[in-house]
Amino acid sequence: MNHWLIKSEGDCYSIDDLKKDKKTPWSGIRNFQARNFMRDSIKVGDKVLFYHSNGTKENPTGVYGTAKVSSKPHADMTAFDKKDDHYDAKSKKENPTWILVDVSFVSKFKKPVTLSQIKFEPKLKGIMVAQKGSRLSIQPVSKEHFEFITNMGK
DNA sequence: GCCAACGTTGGC
DNA sequence: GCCAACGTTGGC
Repeated sequence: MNHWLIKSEGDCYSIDDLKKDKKTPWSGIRNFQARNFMRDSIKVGDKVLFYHSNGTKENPTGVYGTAKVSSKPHADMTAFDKKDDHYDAKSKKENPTWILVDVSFVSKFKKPVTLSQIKFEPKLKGIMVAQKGSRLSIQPVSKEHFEFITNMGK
């Protein structure tokens, strides 16, 4: 069992959207490192922190809830759709470039655990998301960090 | 809106 | 295979 942090722009696809949908394919990832995590490392049942990037004063950047992985890797269909923002002519249906997993809603935090809290907390020292220039949209998180953040959000 | 950090592309 | 140019991410 592994733990992960996945980023979404809060005004693009939020934890509330996931709560409403219950389950969603984590589409639109166009970064090879993140793709490789979904293809090779992420397993059904893995736990995920749901992070909102590009926050505002009202909805600050941070972790807003948790989710779990609910499918094996499969093709990202948005790459085949010419009208989609994430269309990629190089990705073929018989050999898709872009692979994703489905994630299911688990919980929404009472209060978000903001990035500034995460940076301030000594127990979370070294967590990838708090490091400068950490743009990776899917990141591994240690079990300890996952549980600590989950407890902060209760 | 700015800008630093990073990933990708393409010329050589 | 190097590296400059460009595009994107994301915190502030």
